[in-house]
Amino acid sequence: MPHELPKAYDPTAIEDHWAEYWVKENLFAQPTPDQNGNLDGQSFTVLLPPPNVTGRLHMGHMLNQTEIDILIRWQRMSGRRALWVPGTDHAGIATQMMVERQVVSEGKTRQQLGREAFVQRVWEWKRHYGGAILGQMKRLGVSVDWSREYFTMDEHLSTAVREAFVKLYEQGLIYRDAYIVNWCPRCQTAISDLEVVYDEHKGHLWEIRYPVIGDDGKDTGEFLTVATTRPETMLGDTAVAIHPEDERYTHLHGKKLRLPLVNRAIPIILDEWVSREFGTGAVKVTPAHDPNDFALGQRHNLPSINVMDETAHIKIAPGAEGGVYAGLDRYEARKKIVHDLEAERLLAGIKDHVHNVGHCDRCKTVVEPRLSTQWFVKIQPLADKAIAAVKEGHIRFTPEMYRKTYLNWMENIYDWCISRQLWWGHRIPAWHCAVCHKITVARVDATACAHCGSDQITQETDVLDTWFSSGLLPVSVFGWPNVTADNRMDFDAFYPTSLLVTGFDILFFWVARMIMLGCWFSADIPMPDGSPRSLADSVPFREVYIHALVRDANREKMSKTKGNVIDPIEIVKQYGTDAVRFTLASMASPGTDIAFNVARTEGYRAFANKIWNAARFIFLNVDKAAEAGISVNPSALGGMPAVDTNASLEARWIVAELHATAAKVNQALENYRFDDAANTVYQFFWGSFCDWYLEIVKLRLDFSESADKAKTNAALTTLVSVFEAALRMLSPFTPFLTEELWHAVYDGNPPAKSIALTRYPQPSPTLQDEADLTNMRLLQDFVTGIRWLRKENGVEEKATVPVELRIDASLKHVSEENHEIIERLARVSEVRMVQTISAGLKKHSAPEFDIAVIYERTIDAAAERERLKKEIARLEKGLESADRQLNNPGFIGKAPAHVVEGLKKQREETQRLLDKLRSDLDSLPE
RNA sequence: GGGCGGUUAGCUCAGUUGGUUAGAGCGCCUGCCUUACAAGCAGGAGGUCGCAGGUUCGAGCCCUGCACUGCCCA
Repeated sequence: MPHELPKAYDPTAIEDHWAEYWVKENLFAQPTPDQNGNLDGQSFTVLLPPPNVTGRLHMGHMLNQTEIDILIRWQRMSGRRALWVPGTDHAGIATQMMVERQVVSEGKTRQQLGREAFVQRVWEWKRHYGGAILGQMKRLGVSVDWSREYFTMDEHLSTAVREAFVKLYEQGLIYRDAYIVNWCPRCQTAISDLEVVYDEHKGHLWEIRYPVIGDDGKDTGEFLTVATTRPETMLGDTAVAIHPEDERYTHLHGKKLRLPLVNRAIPIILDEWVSREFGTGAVKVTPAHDPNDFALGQRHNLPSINVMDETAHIKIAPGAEGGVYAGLDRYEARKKIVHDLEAERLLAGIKDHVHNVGHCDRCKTVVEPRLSTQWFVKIQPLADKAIAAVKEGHIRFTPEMYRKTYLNWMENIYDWCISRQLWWGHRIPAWHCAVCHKITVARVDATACAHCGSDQITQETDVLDTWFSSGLLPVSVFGWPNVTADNRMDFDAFYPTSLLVTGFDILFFWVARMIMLGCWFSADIPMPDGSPRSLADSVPFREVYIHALVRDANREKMSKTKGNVIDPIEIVKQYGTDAVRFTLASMASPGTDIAFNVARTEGYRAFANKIWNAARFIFLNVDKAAEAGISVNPSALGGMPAVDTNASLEARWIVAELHATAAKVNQALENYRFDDAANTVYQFFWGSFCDWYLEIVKLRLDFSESADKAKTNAALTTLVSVFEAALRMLSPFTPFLTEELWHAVYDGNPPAKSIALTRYPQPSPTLQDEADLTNMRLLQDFVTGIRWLRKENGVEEKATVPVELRIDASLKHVSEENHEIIERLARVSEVRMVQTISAGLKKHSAPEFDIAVIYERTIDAAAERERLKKEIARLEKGLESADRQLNNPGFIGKAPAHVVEGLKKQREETQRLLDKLRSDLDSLPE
């Protein structure tokens, strides 16, 4: 059956089909090994960093997924038990905000709906719109195991969350306490330190005079001036702090102040933390509204007065001192307070001041530090393990510098605030007793207080930080906490996972938490043979590869407001998935951001088209061969092509190149060098296979009656088998195109359901013959030399011309045996072997040969002189530097032998060529 | 304020433990519709490797300082 392919590659015509086929055929499922399953052979397991269930695919996802997909396809084809687990994250705040907006647009609030109804709404929303991103992933053709798809609020994963919480509580590692936390007044919840982003703001520094009062409580007429960026918090001041050695204020030690507007007496305290240089050297202390002040308050036993509610409005009883500000928003209060201070002549000055202001990562509202009761994880014991795991080398980071970043953070870690005042998420399994006021924490919903037995209990309203559940994923997706004697095959087969690929932005949010929680909880699970689990086998993954950011072509961060966001799906539709994947892979040098440029993608679309057309050419000849009764033996396909010693030079050469390329690509992927790997296959396919091999092989595809069928068959077999192997080598990078063409190679009868299930090319060093490579290089030199001479001499493209070749006797056979190749590739009518190139012909010279095109055209002596001079100068420079080194006893004595030998050989060749060019220059007519 | 990167061709980037005369893609210039491919083919131009010192027989690579620039943490 003849192959019919359109002239130009159209990705849209094939990609949807294969994307659906891979999902439908469940090709990448990695089922649980059965109880007596054989666990021989290595697993290669990766968890997809779960995108938010509300998410849409962006370039960062596509980079992440392309990298994982390349590795997992490569590992699968290399014989590993490859598993890639997909899923989505319930993303507490993000999802709640989304549905809240929807509810508001219907004229209601979530409070009006009530908690239960609202949560139901979110579930409905999730069912209808959630997981759109998974559909997009399917379109990208990622080779995940869809049968294992999870959602972080699935029943099983929720059980794991509850188990983790209860266990930590029982171990005394979860506590509840009043603490200063970052509070988002819009989301009305506490957020962790990591969820606060700082931004430089131009603000003011207000200087306020606090009256000093005497023992009688009356103003002494003296003032202490404090500086603050947030005057509204003064309502909650409980002290003013100065540095103990600040001589300006020594006389005020032990004195009290009258807090303006509120008229409360507050002490002056001494603390070395106070900076004498900042502001006036006196700082107001508001323990309930500033983390530093909170610490001061703890040290000095100060009371904390919370003056704001959840929405950052002033909360003071209207009758009380300062009650006039009650109900005002924090910024209105600031205005009024400044105004009132001014009226009382207590405002000493206003200075411009640039400072960092914290914003909610989600909604960008300015965060208000606030004293509130929250749940915390006492993190140090977990961090200790997580530090040891990395320090002892059980987890390796690539690029390595992230190891330092990680350790630095881990070694300075704070307790983790895990409670969120949200409705969407895992509700904290704790019950408060109305009778004894104690807390009951339980795996199963409590019905009575564990302490007094009362049934007057209510469940904690807070939910857990989203990262608490995603931090457990490496253990929970493989069955924890239900890993029992008869239910542990998944865990044994796939934990620890092999690799985590993710962005640096969630190094602390997610990677660090997984390491802490993974090491902590898996340690209790014995190894398959019953022995205790070491730290080395407790880690959630053995390797972490961290990639950078995808920016736009001008290196700007992509953002909606700038309007420079590239939608991967759009660009995929335009250029094809393979071209976009290849762009990302080829630019993914470890540690550098990717400036995504569609010019590159256009180039890789051209590459896809190149592959497509190479296939067309090959199929055309396979069909012609079939007509002539010649066909390729299928047993030649599927492995690594080999050739025997009497095969033609180009066949031996391309096979050697294929093996060398396979070696380089395997090596590059081993080291996460996606860029090297991609560039290497690109260079092989385009630069070697298409540019040289295909052009030469045209000579051998002679299907006429008179032709030597055995030779034609050998050429055709090499051609098809190298191409088929190249497709397999390319397939992790360009899965769609190679799947299509691979099926076409087998003409509808492939040996497997997918190219993804075949074997990745494995190099053999014995098939990389040095002589073949150098002989081919020589041949290529002839051809490019002649092409250059043709151009220089102004020979028309179509014309064929005779050439003169002078060559060292030892290499004569190369040109003689392969003269057809020279003739075909350089449009030469005849290669005349000569002792000396005829006078007056322009030459292309190399150390071991000279070549000239015979063409009736006088040399432009002046231009030729310039060219030769330039070339001579270049060679002289090289000779000089070589001599300098070779005459240096230090170099001869200390440099390794192969370097010295190499340099000597090169010096000799340079000298030879230089002599020739000098004599050519001398013999040029004036 | 503390820490970590980066600076190589017009642009985006490689350059493996220091070792022979620094590479790729895109862009640019010139010529070709050569029956796989004009999304192509062929030829060509283009770099004192941020600056200044130092170590070494030898530095794009190691050390010191400076300049510019990006990121993380406080």
